[in-house]
Amino acid sequence: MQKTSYEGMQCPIARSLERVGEWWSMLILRETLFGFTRFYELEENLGIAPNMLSRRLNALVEAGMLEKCAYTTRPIRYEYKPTDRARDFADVLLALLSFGNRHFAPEGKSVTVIHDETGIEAVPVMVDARTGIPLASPAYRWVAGPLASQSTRERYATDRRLGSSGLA
Amino acid sequence: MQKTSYEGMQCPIARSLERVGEWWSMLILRETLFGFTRFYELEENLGIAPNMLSRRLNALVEAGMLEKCAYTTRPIRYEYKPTDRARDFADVLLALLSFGNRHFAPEGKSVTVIHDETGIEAVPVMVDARTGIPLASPAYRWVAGPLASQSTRERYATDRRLGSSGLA
DNA sequence: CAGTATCCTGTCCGATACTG
DNA sequence: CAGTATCGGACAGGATACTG
Repeated sequence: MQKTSYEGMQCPIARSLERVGEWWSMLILRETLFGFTRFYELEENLGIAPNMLSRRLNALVEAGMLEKCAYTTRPIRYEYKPTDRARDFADVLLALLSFGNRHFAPEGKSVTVIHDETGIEAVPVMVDARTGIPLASPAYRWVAGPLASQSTRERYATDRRLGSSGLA
Repeated sequence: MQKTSYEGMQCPIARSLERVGEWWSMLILRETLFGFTRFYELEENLGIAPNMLSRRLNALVEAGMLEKCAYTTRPIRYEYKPTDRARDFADVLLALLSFGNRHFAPEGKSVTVIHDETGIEAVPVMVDARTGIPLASPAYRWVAGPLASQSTRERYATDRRLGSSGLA
């Protein structure tokens, strides 16, 4: 996760990773989204060293993912509230959760998402909100816009789809 | 991304990151899903050093994300085909792409996903395939299963939902 | 072309000690 | 409690040279 490796990258995936790609950042974001916003809560829940926590929190504030708010004065104490941008990151966490449950949970799932009313476990999938169709299907194509680099545009000149098994 | 930090972690998100959390791994997976499966293609497309590429490829094979297949003999040459597990990872990449486009694309989006028939840009969202309802909504709850650790179960004893703004 | 071998640097991360 | 300061280790990642 070196600065040099992604500096100037135009790929949106790389850009996302640039801001929140560190290992702890994702887990910190998850905790804050669940309402654990104080230093000691994060420290306890995650078992993270205080210096690392401090560093990551500052980076996340810098990236516009967390907002540093005083929740008490004398002494001054801050909590780290997720911004809209962080809330927007929830889908990434859900995707990772789902993937982990499906593939790296040999002894069973430890955490799942359920429909509150029915209690039935959700089947997470990325879809187009406009059509309801899964994005990882041949009905969807990745395209490079005019702002993409020349090389990127070349690579996306041919059809680039997920979900089509005979792609290669 | 040290081994020590996530060894023995039971959180599915941490588990996912454990296998594919490295910066390059995600981008390599994206390329292979688009059909770029040869060493030189990946080297060119990503601008990655050959030793790093070799290291990451072996790790991804080890993690069951890529399959090493000879595509020619004399001399023996291998390509790295994405497994079903890797295809299952597409949603994570889509989530990262979407997030990056929405929040870290100041000069505009470089790569987007479009509906092939209509050419209309997709609006990616994680939903429950069973109901079509977005998972980052109050209708869904995160719960700890019996296999979660004691501390995890305690943390999820109270309602843990995304999407409810007044959570904290 | 498809890698491997070596060396180097940055930095993530952990452990610990310290301060208001 | 909420951090900061400092130290050290492990490793991702880069650069380069080399082999079949």
